[in-house]
Parts: sequence; structure tokens; C-alpha cells
Amino acid sequence: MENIYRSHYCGVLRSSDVGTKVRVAGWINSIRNLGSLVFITLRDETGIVQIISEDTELFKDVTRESTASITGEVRLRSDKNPNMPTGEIEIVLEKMEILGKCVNVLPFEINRSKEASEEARLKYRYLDLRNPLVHDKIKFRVDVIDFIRKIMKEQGFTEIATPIITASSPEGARDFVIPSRNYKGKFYALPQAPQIYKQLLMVSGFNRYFQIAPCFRDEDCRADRTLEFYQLDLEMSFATEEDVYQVGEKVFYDIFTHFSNKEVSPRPFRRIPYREAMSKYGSDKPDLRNPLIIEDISDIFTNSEFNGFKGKVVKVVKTDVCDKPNSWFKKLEEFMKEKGAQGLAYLKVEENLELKGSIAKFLREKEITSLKERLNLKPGNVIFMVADSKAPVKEAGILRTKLGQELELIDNNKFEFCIINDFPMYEYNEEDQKWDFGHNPFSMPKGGLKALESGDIENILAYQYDFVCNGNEMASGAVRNHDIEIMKKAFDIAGYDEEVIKNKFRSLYTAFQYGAPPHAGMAPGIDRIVMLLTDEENLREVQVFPPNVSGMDLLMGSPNELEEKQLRELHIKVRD
RNA sequence: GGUUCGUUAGUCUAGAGGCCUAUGACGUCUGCCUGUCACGCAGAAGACCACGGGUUCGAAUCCCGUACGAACCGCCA
Repeated sequence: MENIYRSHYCGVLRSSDVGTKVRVAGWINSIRNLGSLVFITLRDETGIVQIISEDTELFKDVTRESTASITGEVRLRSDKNPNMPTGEIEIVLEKMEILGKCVNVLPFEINRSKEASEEARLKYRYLDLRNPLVHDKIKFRVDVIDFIRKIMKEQGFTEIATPIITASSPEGARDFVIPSRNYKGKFYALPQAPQIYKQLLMVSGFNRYFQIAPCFRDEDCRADRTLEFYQLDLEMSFATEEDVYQVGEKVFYDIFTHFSNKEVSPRPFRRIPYREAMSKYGSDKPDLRNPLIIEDISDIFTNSEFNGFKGKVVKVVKTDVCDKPNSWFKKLEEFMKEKGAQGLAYLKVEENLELKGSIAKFLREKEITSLKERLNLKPGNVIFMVADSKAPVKEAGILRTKLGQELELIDNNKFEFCIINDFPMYEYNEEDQKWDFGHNPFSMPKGGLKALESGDIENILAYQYDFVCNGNEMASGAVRNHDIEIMKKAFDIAGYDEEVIKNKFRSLYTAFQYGAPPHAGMAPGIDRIVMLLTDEENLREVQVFPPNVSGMDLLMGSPNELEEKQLRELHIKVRD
């Protein structure tokens, strides 16, 4: 690596290099001028090294964050710095060449860039990325991706890149579209995911496919959602649900044990049917670190005198101890109302097993006895209840999560994985008075054609599954429907005739008529994985040049307007 | 599209109707300093307190609107 700029990297020099003449190159991290002695530190990707010179004149016009190549001899320091990996040595400056001068006042201090506004950081992302704390997150991400490639290849997967310029797909999110120059009025689109391509690859005989795939969705962003993100897209032919689980379990388990010291749930991960997840945790992405469980106690109150509960669906969360002031309970009730709950009832269990709390006076002896038995109540327990005429499933889930956080029941040193499966194939759309696909129209219904013809649409389950970790959806997958007859019936239930399949999904529809293998796959979100491993709440911390939450790239200035000439070529007229 | 919170020197920040001709830190500039390492010391410059309107004798501070930013809801199968 030795060249005109450098012979060694800054961060690797040690006392064993004493006496060596070295040339280092990097950014001037600090200048400490002591009058007739000057210390500077030089930073490259490997670390920081101190350089000393008595020629203070030389530094008259040198600014921090300029790039420089510095030649000198390594010597032992008289005062060592144990906080620096290179703290035993310093370089005695013989020659310095400024390579790229930093002529502007910095918009923020490099080593404290994380404290600056996100706006400034994104606008000067290249400076933000000089901060080792920020820089290392990106390097870490790259390491994770390298590791993924390695374990996928070890498992016999073939990495294949599929087209970025493709066709708009009718299902799911809004597409980013690309106007066609040669075909007036027609558009390409960026893929929301390589879904169709990977299924076609299965028909093509590629046994196991994977790709670190960019996915594009023209939807509003969030802290953990942005316009483009990466998935480990994978698909396997002649494979069952269980085959995919095993690959997914290996991928997640290996990544999380390799890149983190936190405790990772052992394989196999817990499999929780969707319905069970909804009733016990009030969510299809439960945080299993939270020990609280939701129970349904509607039956106790069927004929209650308390109108808030009478004939309603009542969900309860029991906590062991909850010695909080009344104001805390009030705040919690306010919080729950904001989240759409009718109210929040709570009962504390006294030493003598008497129940005290907001609704105690409305309860009859029989109800109290049933509660105590059903919930096995002990002194100190507090139970929280939400009720509504329509099952307050979501509200109970929010309550469970909130209680887990407030009572500090969540162990931050764990990665708790589970697989949520048996998602319903259809869900009823109240607005349109029809059945919609619950997740993915290409999933295989459990029970195949028979199940679809049973007429019990609500209870048709799909070979559809999510990998969940600490309350985050980490991957989504399915056994695909590769049978045209089943597909026709599946679309028929959702109100689409065969023509729709033919037109909108022509490629798959046709390909499946030439001998399709049963296949299944999934797609773990890479950004999400890196976020969890780095304890970051914001996806923009783990993407290298992210747009802001409004979908604008402050650095590149996108989206921007096109020249009139470009618009004309694309047959586009911008309306006012 | 909606809700909430926010916007004060290059950066971060104090500020709760008159103590504000706006605080502190970092950075910048000038000078001093031979062992610093978050160098130190002395000094200087730098803010139409996001913008527009209102309330008030008086507004960075209260109200309304606009712009911008963030979190969330919708949306994201």
C-alpha cells in the first residue's frame, strides 16, 4: 500500500514501530499549539495518531479537517496516553504536505456530529460520516452484509441480481415510476421487492436464490421506514414452510450471536399462530421480553351490573407489583384513551385479598371471586382492564407494551425471536363489504383448494409467516401458491376473475403453466437488523446517504425539477 | 391528508410579559504559552430570537396564520 501519500495507517502504529520513518495521510483532527511546540492529531479510517513539531510557523494557515500527508520518525512519547490505541508513540514531523485544505468553518464539530440537527447532518453527510461513531455504523452494516453473503452461500444459495428497472405492480405500496422516452405514455417502475422475479427464478430451476435486494416504495417515511431499503431476499424450490424457518432461524441466530453480546433466543424459535399472538399479546409482532400476558375475561361480566363491562369484550393484564401513585394511574388512563380505548379500569389486590380501585364498587361478590380464581390474584397484584363492544385487541396490546415499559419489565440485554405463522388468508373489508387478501395474494392457503371451497373464508389460513424480534417485524415470508387452479379460486374469493390474474400477473400466470416447483421464501429487512444490533431507533443512522423523513435528499437536492427538454423527451407535462 | 411537539450566532443551548442592548459551551479570529491530548490563559467578532399579523404601555416570551423540521396516525399486502 505504500505510495507517495503514505507508508502506514495512522491507527496501527505502536511502540514496536519506534525508530521507523513513516508517512501517514489523513484528516487533521486537532491542532494544539503550545507556542514553540505544536501537537496535531491525524485521523484516517484506522484511527488517530499524534504528530509533534517545533516548527509552529508551518501551522500558521493549517486548518482542522484539511487532508495532509505527513512524514516523520516514530518515537516513544514521554507522556503516554492510555486512552489512545496509538498513545505510546508519536511521529516527529519532518515534512508536511497539505493535500486538500478545509477552507470553510465546519457546520458542526466532527466528533460531536450526532448532537447536531439531523438537517445539518444530512446536508453535510460526508462530514457526519467522518465522525468515527457514525462511520463505524456504516462499516458495521457492511460487515453484517458480508456475513450474510457468507452464510447464505454456505447453505447453497445462489446470489442473483434482478432488474431494478421493471414494471409497476398493482398490489401493495405505491411504486416509484420511471417515464419511458421511447414509449409515449408508458412507464417503468422500481421494484417494491423482487417478488415476481424470484418466483420466476424458481420456475427457471434455480434451486436456492438470494439477493441483498434494494426495495423502493413511494410511501411516507418514518423513523424506521424510508423510500429505499435493503432486504435479504431469499427463495427455495421444493421447500416447505419448515425448510424456510430453519434457514431463517440460522440466519438470524448466527447474525445476532456473531454481532452482539446480548442473549439470543435459542433455536428453534417459538412458533406462535397469528390468532394466539393477537389474543395473548395484542399484536402480530409481540415483544416476548415483556412477560405480561393478556387474558380475556369477558365471560365473567356477561351479566354484570357494571355497564362498562356488561356484555362487552373485556381484556385484562395482570402485573405482580405496581406501587405507583394515583397520578400515574390517571396518566396511564389518559394515554389509553388517546390510543382509542374507551377507558382503563384497574384493581389493586390488598393484603386481605380485597380489591380496590376505580371500578371496585361496581363489582358483585361473584365477579370478584371469579376474578381472583381465574387470575390467581395475590396481594400486591394490580390488574388493568380495557373493554369495548368490539374486542379491544389492539388496545390491550398497547396496554401490555406500555405497562412493560413503565414497570421496567423489559430486559434490554436480550434478543427474543419468534415466528408468527398461520396468518389469515383473507380479512374482511368493512368499507367495501368484501374479502381482501390479508397479506400476500401469492401465498398458498392451508388446505389448498378444499379450504378455499369450504366457504368458511374467515378461517382460511395461509402459509404466511413473520419473523419477529423484540417487537419488531424482521422478516416476512410465505409458501407460494404455484398452482393455477388454487390461484384462480383464491383471487375469485377476493373478487377478481381470471382475467385480472392474466393481465396483472401475466408472467407468473403463464410461467406456472410450464411446470412450477412448490416454493417458499422470505425476506429479512437488513436495515432493521442493523438497527437492532446497533441499538439505533432511527433507520437513517444505518443508511449511508438517507433522505430526510419528508423524502428529500438535502445533499443531492432530490427530488428536483427537470429541464424542459428532458420533460419533452419523456412526453411529460407538469400540471400546476 | 391529520395530530402533537419544535424553530434563539457556524453548532448545541439558557430564556416562563419589563431584569434581554439575549446566557453559557464548542467553533472562528487576534495575542501569549516547550509535553499537550476535551491543552491552558487573555481578548475580539458573530443572533433583524424562522416569517407575517395580532394582544399589550411593553413580546424571544402570549394568541393566530405561514414556512420549515421531527415524532406519530393514515399509508406502508
